[in-house]
Amino acid sequence: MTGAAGDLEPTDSAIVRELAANGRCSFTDLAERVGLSVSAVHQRVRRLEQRGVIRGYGARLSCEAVGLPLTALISLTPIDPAAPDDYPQRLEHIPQIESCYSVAGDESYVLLVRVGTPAELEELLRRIRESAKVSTRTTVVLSTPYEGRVPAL
Amino acid sequence: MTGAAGDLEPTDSAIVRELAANGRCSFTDLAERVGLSVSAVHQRVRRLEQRGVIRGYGARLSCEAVGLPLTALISLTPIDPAAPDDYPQRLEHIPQIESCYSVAGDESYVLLVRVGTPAELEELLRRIRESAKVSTRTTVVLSTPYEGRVPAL
DNA sequence: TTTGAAAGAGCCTGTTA
DNA sequence: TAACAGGCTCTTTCAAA
Repeated sequence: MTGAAGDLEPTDSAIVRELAANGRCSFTDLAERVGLSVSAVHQRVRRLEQRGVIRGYGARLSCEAVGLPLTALISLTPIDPAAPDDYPQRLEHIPQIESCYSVAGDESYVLLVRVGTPAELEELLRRIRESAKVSTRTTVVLSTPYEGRVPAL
Repeated sequence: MTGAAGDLEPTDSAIVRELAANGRCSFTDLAERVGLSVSAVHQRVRRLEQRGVIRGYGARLSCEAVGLPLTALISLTPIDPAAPDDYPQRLEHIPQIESCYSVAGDESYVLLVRVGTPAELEELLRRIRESAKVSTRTTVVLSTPYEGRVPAL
Protein backbone atom coordinates (compact mmCIF):
# COMPACT_ATOMS: atom_id res chain seq x y z
CA MET A 1 0.00 0.00 0.00
CA THR A 2 1.12 3.49 -0.66
CA GLY A 3 0.30 4.54 2.86
CA ALA A 4 -1.90 7.25 4.21
CA ALA A 5 -1.24 10.53 2.50
CA GLY A 6 -3.40 12.25 5.07
CA ASP A 7 -4.92 15.46 3.83
CA LEU A 8 -2.06 16.01 1.43
CA GLU A 9 -2.49 16.37 -2.31
CA PRO A 10 -0.60 13.86 -4.45
CA THR A 11 1.75 16.58 -5.68
CA ASP A 12 2.37 17.96 -2.22
CA SER A 13 2.84 14.44 -0.99
CA ALA A 14 5.50 13.83 -3.63
CA ILE A 15 7.27 17.05 -2.73
CA VAL A 16 7.24 16.22 0.97
CA ARG A 17 8.50 12.72 0.34
CA GLU A 18 11.32 14.00 -1.80
CA LEU A 19 12.37 16.67 0.67
CA ALA A 20 12.17 14.27 3.59
CA ALA A 21 14.64 11.99 1.86
CA ASN A 22 16.72 14.69 0.25
CA GLY A 23 16.54 17.87 2.28
CA ARG A 24 19.04 19.85 0.26
CA CYS A 25 17.50 18.97 -3.08
CA SER A 26 17.35 21.98 -5.38
CA PHE A 27 14.04 23.39 -6.55
CA THR A 28 15.07 22.59 -10.08
CA ASP A 29 15.50 18.90 -9.28
CA LEU A 30 12.37 18.90 -7.22
CA ALA A 31 10.42 20.41 -10.10
CA GLU A 32 11.67 17.76 -12.49
CA ARG A 33 10.85 14.90 -10.16
CA VAL A 34 7.30 15.99 -9.44
CA GLY A 35 6.68 17.23 -12.98
CA LEU A 36 6.01 20.89 -12.30
CA SER A 37 7.65 24.19 -13.08
CA VAL A 38 10.27 25.49 -10.70
CA SER A 39 8.20 28.39 -9.51
CA ALA A 40 5.15 26.25 -8.91
CA VAL A 41 7.22 23.89 -6.77
CA HIS A 42 8.75 26.83 -5.00
CA GLN A 43 5.33 28.16 -4.14
CA ARG A 44 4.11 24.80 -2.88
CA VAL A 45 7.14 24.26 -0.70
CA ARG A 46 6.67 27.68 0.89
CA ARG A 47 3.05 26.85 1.58
CA LEU A 48 3.96 23.49 3.08
CA GLU A 49 6.41 25.27 5.35
CA GLN A 50 3.89 27.88 6.38
CA ARG A 51 1.18 25.30 7.03
CA GLY A 52 3.64 23.53 9.33
CA VAL A 53 3.72 20.33 7.30
CA ILE A 54 7.43 20.91 6.83
CA ARG A 55 8.83 22.08 10.15
CA GLY A 56 12.37 22.66 9.03
CA TYR A 57 15.40 20.94 7.61
CA GLY A 58 18.30 19.20 9.24
CA ALA A 59 21.43 17.21 8.59
CA ARG A 60 21.23 13.56 9.58
CA LEU A 61 24.24 12.99 11.80
CA SER A 62 26.11 9.86 12.73
CA CYS A 63 25.82 9.82 16.50
CA GLU A 64 28.97 7.76 16.79
CA ALA A 65 31.04 10.05 14.61
CA VAL A 66 29.82 12.99 16.59
CA GLY A 67 30.86 11.64 19.96
CA LEU A 68 27.54 10.24 21.19
CA PRO A 69 27.82 6.49 20.67
CA LEU A 70 25.58 5.51 23.56
CA THR A 71 21.79 5.69 23.14
CA ALA A 72 19.23 4.79 25.76
CA LEU A 73 15.49 4.81 26.36
CA ILE A 74 14.53 6.06 29.78
CA SER A 75 11.06 5.50 31.20
CA LEU A 76 9.88 7.95 33.81
CA THR A 77 7.57 7.37 36.74
CA PRO A 78 6.57 10.32 38.93
CA ILE A 79 7.50 9.86 42.57
CA ASP A 80 4.74 12.12 43.83
CA PRO A 81 1.53 11.34 41.92
CA ALA A 82 0.01 14.59 43.14
CA ALA A 83 2.75 16.78 41.66
CA PRO A 84 1.85 18.91 38.65
CA ASP A 85 2.67 17.21 35.35
CA ASP A 86 5.29 19.57 33.96
CA TYR A 87 8.03 17.00 33.51
CA PRO A 88 8.84 17.81 29.89
CA GLN A 89 9.52 21.44 30.76
CA ARG A 90 11.60 20.44 33.76
CA LEU A 91 13.79 18.31 31.52
CA GLU A 92 13.85 20.48 28.44
CA HIS A 93 17.12 22.15 29.38
CA ILE A 94 19.03 18.87 29.32
CA PRO A 95 20.55 18.67 25.85
CA GLN A 96 21.27 14.94 25.97
CA ILE A 97 17.52 14.35 25.77
CA GLU A 98 16.74 14.09 22.09
CA SER A 99 13.04 13.19 22.35
CA CYS A 100 10.37 13.12 25.01
CA TYR A 101 7.19 11.07 24.60
CA SER A 102 4.18 11.08 26.89
CA VAL A 103 2.97 7.50 26.91
CA ALA A 104 0.11 5.30 27.98
CA GLY A 105 1.00 2.49 30.32
CA ASP A 106 2.71 1.91 33.62
CA GLU A 107 5.12 4.76 33.09
CA SER A 108 4.38 8.36 32.21
CA TYR A 109 7.14 9.35 29.81
CA VAL A 110 9.78 7.79 27.64
CA LEU A 111 12.94 9.71 26.86
CA LEU A 112 15.41 8.99 24.08
CA VAL A 113 18.87 10.13 25.14
CA ARG A 114 22.37 10.22 23.62
CA VAL A 115 25.59 10.27 25.56
CA GLY A 116 29.24 9.48 25.06
CA THR A 117 29.96 7.03 27.84
CA PRO A 118 28.29 4.94 30.55
CA ALA A 119 29.59 7.41 33.10
CA GLU A 120 27.79 10.21 31.28
CA LEU A 121 24.62 8.12 31.25
CA GLU A 122 24.89 7.66 34.99
CA GLU A 123 25.33 11.38 35.52
CA LEU A 124 22.45 12.09 33.14
CA LEU A 125 20.13 9.78 35.08
CA ARG A 126 21.03 11.58 38.26
CA ARG A 127 20.16 14.92 36.69
CA ILE A 128 16.87 13.63 35.31
CA ARG A 129 15.78 12.21 38.66
CA GLU A 130 16.79 15.40 40.38
CA SER A 131 15.25 17.81 37.89
CA ALA A 132 11.93 16.05 37.55
CA LYS A 133 11.48 14.12 40.79
CA VAL A 134 10.90 10.88 39.00
CA SER A 135 12.14 7.34 39.21
CA THR A 136 13.71 5.96 36.05
CA ARG A 137 13.94 2.69 34.23
CA THR A 138 16.67 2.62 31.61
CA THR A 139 16.89 0.48 28.50
CA VAL A 140 20.30 0.65 26.88
CA VAL A 141 20.40 0.52 23.09
CA LEU A 142 22.99 -2.02 21.95
CA SER A 143 22.78 -1.24 18.26
CA THR A 144 20.56 0.58 15.83
CA PRO A 145 19.69 -1.46 12.73
CA TYR A 146 17.87 1.56 11.34
CA GLU A 147 16.54 4.86 12.55
CA GLY A 148 14.67 7.90 11.33
CA ARG A 149 13.48 6.32 8.12
CA VAL A 150 11.34 8.42 5.86
CA PRO A 151 7.65 7.65 6.31
CA ALA A 152 5.77 6.13 3.40
CA LEU A 153 3.27 8.85 2.65
CA MET B 1 36.48 5.38 10.79
CA THR B 2 38.41 6.77 13.70
CA GLY B 3 35.04 8.21 14.60
CA ALA B 4 35.90 8.35 18.28
CA ALA B 5 33.78 10.63 20.36
CA GLY B 6 34.51 14.31 20.30
CA ASP B 7 37.37 14.19 17.85
CA LEU B 8 35.52 16.78 15.83
CA GLU B 9 37.43 19.99 15.33
CA PRO B 10 35.78 23.11 16.73
CA THR B 11 35.18 24.43 13.22
CA ASP B 12 33.74 21.14 11.98
CA SER B 13 31.68 20.96 15.11
CA ALA B 14 30.24 24.39 14.42
CA ILE B 15 29.44 23.45 10.85
CA VAL B 16 27.76 20.23 11.90
CA ARG B 17 25.76 21.98 14.57
CA GLU B 18 24.58 24.62 12.13
CA LEU B 19 23.62 22.12 9.46
CA ALA B 20 21.84 19.90 11.97
CA ALA B 21 19.64 22.82 12.95
CA ASN B 22 19.43 24.38 9.52
CA GLY B 23 19.82 21.78 6.85
CA ARG B 24 19.16 24.04 3.90
CA CYS B 25 21.52 26.76 5.06
CA SER B 26 23.55 28.11 2.14
CA PHE B 27 27.32 27.80 2.06
CA THR B 28 27.49 31.57 2.07
CA ASP B 29 25.59 31.82 5.36
CA LEU B 30 27.49 28.88 6.79
CA ALA B 31 30.79 30.56 5.92
CA GLU B 32 29.75 33.74 7.68
CA ARG B 33 28.60 31.95 10.80
CA VAL B 34 31.72 29.87 11.26
CA GLY B 35 34.05 32.63 10.09
CA LEU B 36 35.61 30.98 7.08
CA SER B 37 35.62 31.50 3.36
CA VAL B 38 32.87 29.94 1.31
CA SER B 39 35.13 27.50 -0.45
CA ALA B 40 36.79 26.37 2.77
CA VAL B 41 33.40 25.64 4.30
CA HIS B 42 32.34 23.90 1.14
CA GLN B 43 35.33 21.62 1.29
CA ARG B 44 34.82 20.82 4.97
CA VAL B 45 31.17 19.96 4.44
CA ARG B 46 32.07 17.61 1.61
CA ARG B 47 34.63 15.93 3.82
CA LEU B 48 32.15 15.60 6.67
CA GLU B 49 29.74 13.98 4.24
CA GLN B 50 32.39 11.60 2.91
CA ARG B 51 33.57 10.66 6.40
CA GLY B 52 29.98 9.78 7.23
CA VAL B 53 29.65 12.35 9.98
CA ILE B 54 26.85 13.90 7.96
CA ARG B 55 24.76 11.07 6.57
CA GLY B 56 22.33 13.16 4.59
CA TYR B 57 19.74 15.87 4.85
CA GLY B 58 16.03 15.75 5.42
CA ALA B 59 12.94 17.82 5.97
CA ARG B 60 11.50 17.61 9.47
CA LEU B 61 7.86 16.70 8.97
CA SER B 62 4.83 17.15 11.14
CA CYS B 63 3.56 13.61 11.52
CA GLU B 64 0.07 14.85 12.21
CA ALA B 65 -0.05 17.07 9.15
CA VAL B 66 1.20 14.22 7.05
CA GLY B 67 -1.51 11.80 8.10
CA LEU B 68 0.39 9.81 10.73
CA PRO B 69 -0.91 11.16 14.03
CA LEU B 70 -0.47 7.95 15.99
CA THR B 71 2.99 7.01 17.29
CA ALA B 72 3.83 3.91 19.29
CA LEU B 73 6.80 2.10 20.78
CA ILE B 74 6.69 -1.64 20.23
CA SER B 75 8.91 -4.00 22.21
CA LEU B 76 9.71 -7.32 20.58
CA THR B 77 10.33 -10.68 22.21
CA PRO B 78 11.32 -13.64 20.05
CA ILE B 79 8.93 -16.56 20.32
CA ASP B 80 11.56 -19.13 19.41
CA PRO B 81 14.79 -18.31 21.28
CA ALA B 82 16.72 -20.62 18.97
CA ALA B 83 15.71 -18.78 15.79
CA PRO B 84 18.40 -16.76 14.00
CA ASP B 85 18.42 -13.11 15.04
CA ASP B 86 17.53 -11.44 11.75
CA TYR B 87 14.49 -9.55 13.01
CA PRO B 88 15.50 -6.12 11.71
CA GLN B 89 15.81 -7.45 8.17
CA ARG B 90 12.54 -9.30 8.45
CA LEU B 91 10.82 -6.05 9.40
CA GLU B 92 12.72 -3.64 7.18
CA HIS B 93 10.12 -3.73 4.44
CA ILE B 94 7.40 -2.35 6.68
CA PRO B 95 7.39 1.40 6.05
CA GLN B 96 5.48 2.29 9.21
CA ILE B 97 8.55 1.33 11.22
CA GLU B 98 10.59 4.49 11.53
CA SER B 99 13.32 3.19 13.85
CA CYS B 100 14.54 -0.16 15.12
CA TYR B 101 16.71 -0.44 18.22
CA SER B 102 18.37 -3.57 19.52
CA VAL B 103 18.19 -3.23 23.29
CA ALA B 104 19.45 -4.75 26.51
CA GLY B 105 16.80 -5.98 28.91
CA ASP B 106 13.85 -8.31 28.93
CA GLU B 107 12.98 -7.60 25.35
CA SER B 108 15.19 -7.80 22.29
CA TYR B 109 14.11 -4.87 20.13
CA VAL B 110 12.19 -1.66 20.38
CA LEU B 111 10.44 -0.26 17.33
CA LEU B 112 9.18 3.27 16.84
CA VAL B 113 6.21 3.24 14.50
CA ARG B 114 3.86 5.82 12.95
CA VAL B 115 0.36 5.12 11.75
CA GLY B 116 -2.80 7.00 11.01
CA THR B 117 -5.38 5.21 13.13
CA PRO B 118 -5.73 2.60 15.87
CA ALA B 119 -7.00 0.20 13.25
CA GLU B 120 -3.81 0.64 11.28
CA LEU B 121 -1.80 0.02 14.44
CA GLU B 122 -3.67 -3.20 14.99
CA GLU B 123 -2.98 -4.31 11.44
CA LEU B 124 0.67 -3.27 11.77
CA LEU B 125 1.09 -5.36 14.93
CA ARG B 126 -0.34 -8.33 13.12
CA ARG B 127 2.17 -7.90 10.31
CA ILE B 128 5.08 -7.49 12.71
CA ARG B 129 4.20 -10.62 14.64
CA GLU B 130 3.76 -12.53 11.42
CA SER B 131 6.88 -11.28 9.67
CA ALA B 132 9.25 -11.73 12.59
CA LYS B 133 7.69 -14.45 14.72
CA VAL B 134 7.78 -12.32 17.83
CA SER B 135 5.44 -11.37 20.59
CA THR B 136 4.89 -7.65 21.03
CA ARG B 137 4.30 -5.20 23.84
CA THR B 138 2.97 -1.86 22.65
CA THR B 139 3.29 1.51 24.34
CA VAL B 140 1.08 4.12 22.72
CA VAL B 141 2.43 7.65 22.57
CA LEU B 142 -0.18 10.11 23.81
CA SER B 143 1.71 13.27 22.94
CA THR B 144 5.19 14.37 22.01
CA PRO B 145 6.46 17.34 24.02
CA TYR B 146 9.60 17.38 21.89
CA GLU B 147 11.36 15.11 19.47
CA GLY B 148 14.50 14.95 17.36
CA ARG B 149 16.23 17.82 19.06
CA VAL B 150 19.68 18.75 17.82
CA PRO B 151 22.39 17.23 20.01
CA ALA B 152 24.65 19.55 21.98
CA LEU B 153 28.00 18.79 20.41
C1' DT C 1 43.91 24.18 4.45
C1' DT C 2 42.60 28.37 3.17
C1' DT C 3 41.66 31.97 -0.10
C1' DG C 4 39.71 34.64 -4.04
C1' DA C 5 37.94 34.80 -8.48
C1' DA C 6 35.05 33.39 -12.23
C1' DA C 7 31.60 30.58 -14.80
C1' DG C 8 27.70 28.30 -14.42
C1' DA C 9 23.60 26.86 -12.11
C1' DG C 10 19.97 27.70 -9.24
C1' DC C 11 16.88 30.91 -6.52
C1' DC C 12 13.06 33.79 -6.25
C1' DT C 13 10.26 37.95 -7.35
C1' DG C 14 6.96 40.09 -10.21
C1' DT C 15 4.15 39.59 -14.09
C1' DT C 16 1.07 37.19 -17.38
C1' DA C 17 -2.17 33.60 -18.80
C1' DT D 1 -2.82 28.02 -9.65
C1' DA D 2 0.91 27.58 -12.98
C1' DA D 3 4.36 29.28 -16.24
C1' DC D 4 7.81 32.67 -17.69
C1' DA D 5 11.50 35.90 -17.56
C1' DG D 6 14.48 38.98 -15.15
C1' DG D 7 18.18 40.02 -11.86
C1' DC D 8 20.59 38.28 -8.37
C1' DT D 9 22.60 34.86 -5.21
C1' DC D 10 24.67 30.67 -4.47
C1' DT D 11 27.46 26.65 -5.87
C1' DT D 12 31.46 24.65 -7.52
C1' DT D 13 35.85 24.41 -9.37
C1' DC D 14 40.23 26.30 -10.17
C1' DA D 15 45.08 28.15 -9.31
C1' DA D 16 47.79 30.04 -5.80
C1' DA D 17 49.72 30.78 -1.29
